[in-house]
Amino acid sequence: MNNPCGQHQHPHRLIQQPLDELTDRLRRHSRRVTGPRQAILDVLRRHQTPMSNRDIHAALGQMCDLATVYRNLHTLEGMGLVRRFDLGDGAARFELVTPEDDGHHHHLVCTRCSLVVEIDDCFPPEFEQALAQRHRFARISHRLEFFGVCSRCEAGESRPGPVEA
Amino acid sequence: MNNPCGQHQHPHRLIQQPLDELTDRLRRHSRRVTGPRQAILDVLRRHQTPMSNRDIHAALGQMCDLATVYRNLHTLEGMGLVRRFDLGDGAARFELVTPEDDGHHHHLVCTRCSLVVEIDDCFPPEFEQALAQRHRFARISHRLEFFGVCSRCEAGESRPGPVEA
DNA sequence: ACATGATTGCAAACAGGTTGCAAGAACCAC
DNA sequence: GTGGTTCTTGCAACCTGTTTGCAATCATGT
Ligand SMILES: [Mn+2]
Ligand SMILES: [Mn+2]
Ligand SMILES: [Zn+2]
Ligand SMILES: [Zn+2]
Repeated sequence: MNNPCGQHQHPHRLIQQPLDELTDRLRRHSRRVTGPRQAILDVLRRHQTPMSNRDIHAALGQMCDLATVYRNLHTLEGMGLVRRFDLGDGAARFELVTPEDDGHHHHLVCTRCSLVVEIDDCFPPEFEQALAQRHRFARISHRLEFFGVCSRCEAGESRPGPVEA
Repeated sequence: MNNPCGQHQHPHRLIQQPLDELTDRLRRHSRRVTGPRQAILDVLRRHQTPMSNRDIHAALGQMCDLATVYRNLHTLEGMGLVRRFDLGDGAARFELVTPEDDGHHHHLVCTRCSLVVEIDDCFPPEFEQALAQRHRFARISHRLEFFGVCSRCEAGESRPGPVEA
């Protein structure tokens, strides 16, 4: 296994982008800088693990309707400002993405307490290329998530709700 | 990348288990051999790619209620007769599993026509082990699916419905 | 300040999936 | 075979995550 991003060794998502930079990106895409949008971006930039629409809406505290959160994340995803992840429970999760980085990475999820650990490693791109060639697929990509039981849960103290394996 | 199952080189899922063997497995788990169950198992054994509840129900043709399909797939999964897969669209898919094999494998999905290709390769288990140790997770496993555009779709003739990337 | 179109709140609609309940089988024992 | 016990099924209601139509509101360029 290697690190797919040769540019830098540190985890991308720990870099906290300034809010202004984010709203600038909105303007550049001729999107309006509204209260909900700033708030959503602000919530996302201070979280390092992916958040669900519900998570974000809760963190916003009655700032806007849940539908607005859904709509905005969809918009932000289309603009490449956030990336969508699927951690196996039915809900989509989102993480902020920096302009230099496409945000491709993986997660290790505790199936008992839903703790999420960020994983930067990935298998070498050659493998994916080989698959693509062998099956004549173009524009190939992948989704990879790990599941297990975190040390705290394994030790006994399960807490919140579980997730599927 | 290697083949995780050193036992045999051929794709597991191409082996078509006899229906009697499957119903025997039901009996051994003290489950009743009902019409819907036999029909579901029979549909699954003649498909090599994962099927959704809806797929199965459709293939059954008014043999039983959709809720019955859901309930049975859940039961069969609990018994280890089928394995659940998540191909990124909102619907769960299932494949028959042989007694010797846990059915762990991956898929390559066309994001345009939803064509599914079975993939037997996987990364070496050492990588997963290392992750587990590094983050002190127990009972670690993973889910990995590939996405791309199949040659036919790339050539132009898109057909049915798309899937997310 | 105004005009205009993007954005929002709200409620209704969807989609996959689950569940309570009464009727209908399997299966086991006679 | 007959009968009973227990598991299954059909049906409809329900649940959760997500989308959408529509009228009201607001951000932005002039
Ligand atoms: Mn992440
Ligand atoms: Mn498969
Ligand atoms: Zn945990
Ligand atoms: Zn295709």
